Amino acid sequence: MSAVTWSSIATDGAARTGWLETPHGVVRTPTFMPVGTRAAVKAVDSADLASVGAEIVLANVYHLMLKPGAELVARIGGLHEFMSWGGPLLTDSGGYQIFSLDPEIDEEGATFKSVYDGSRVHLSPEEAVGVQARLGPDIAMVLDVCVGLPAPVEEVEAEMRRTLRWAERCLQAHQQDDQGLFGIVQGGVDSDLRAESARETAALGFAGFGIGGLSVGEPADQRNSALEAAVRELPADKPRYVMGLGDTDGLLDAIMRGADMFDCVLPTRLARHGKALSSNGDFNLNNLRFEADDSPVDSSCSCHTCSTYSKAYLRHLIRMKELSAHRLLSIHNLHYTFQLIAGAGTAIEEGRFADYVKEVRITRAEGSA
RNA sequence: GUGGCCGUAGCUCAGCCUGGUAGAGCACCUGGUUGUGGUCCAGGAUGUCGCGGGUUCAAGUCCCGUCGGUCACC
Repeated sequence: MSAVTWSSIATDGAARTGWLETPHGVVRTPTFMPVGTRAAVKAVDSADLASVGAEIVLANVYHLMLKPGAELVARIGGLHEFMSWGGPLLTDSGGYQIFSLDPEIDEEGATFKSVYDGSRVHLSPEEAVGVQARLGPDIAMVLDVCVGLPAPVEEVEAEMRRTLRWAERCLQAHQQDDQGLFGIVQGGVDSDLRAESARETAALGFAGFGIGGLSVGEPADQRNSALEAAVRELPADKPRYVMGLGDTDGLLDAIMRGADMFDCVLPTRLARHGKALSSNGDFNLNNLRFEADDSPVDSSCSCHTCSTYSKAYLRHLIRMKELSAHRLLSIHNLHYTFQLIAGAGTAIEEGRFADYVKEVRITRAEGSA
């Protein structure tokens, strides 16, 4: 019996809703995981996360192994204790940093430059598993190689194969029976490579599957077909996690194709830059037209920010670079994202997911027109 | 009163010596950001060059006057 399991509640076409069971609690899927790279979701705290509807939070191996270090977190009692988050946690392995920080990669592992002092840091598949054993999240990810798109198909194929070899090594090294390990599907936007990667990764037998290497510059239709190709080869009774995806259209597209879990910096990063997500279409609160707008960011939103503050006030906070602007807009953007996802779950259960998607898109388009 | 310095974009200023399509930074107005470096990038709008006169083909720039600010000295 794996530490992490998933069971279906209902399906509607390819879309599905279910329960993800972890050592630290049960999560309703589809779900969104706010990104707390350094054991902190920027600008908000664990009480804020609970208030916006977060059930599972993400943190990052590469960043935490540098500061404060996995040993220190372990000594304090693990990541849950350290960050005072009692619910489920997932840690990303550092695979994305292989993509974004341009390290040297060989078959053994990757060598990065520390973002803190420039020193060389080594990370192998086994080390990534070891760090995650000490951090103690409910779900650990294998170390994968994510390729930026567009890229030559030879490169995409080579790194997909390397990811498979590394996945086997991660599985070998993984000893934690109180922690689920997820494999990661790669293969760019090539359907054959995606299918092969999914099939081979599934055959290794993980508790769940990340679908990585998407939302890295490819058009939406290519992303969607790559996702379909991967999902076709993945077991129906295991969770599917589309890594790094978090815009409204992308989430709906992916849920429609059978994805269960997501994470993305977008809601919180946009918040720090003054951009608001809204059921009536997203907008930039910096815009002059909100200078004297005394209405809330989203009149149909029940979050702390929308029930307390006006657009005019939030715009003022943003322009004055008040720190509270980051928190208040992050709370709203996260709440918006959870509302969207929860609405999708309910719609799937009631067998009206297609109508839900249509409704969300029409309301957003009309509002921004 | 005398002498020096200053007056150019909303702000701080460069350009003046050596005349040749008025500039920078910030601010302002937009857009971008997807397994996070609270950034960064891209685009845009903005002028009575204090005012008046003179020289010149041509003056923000040179000359004369004048107004305002500022400092020093009487």
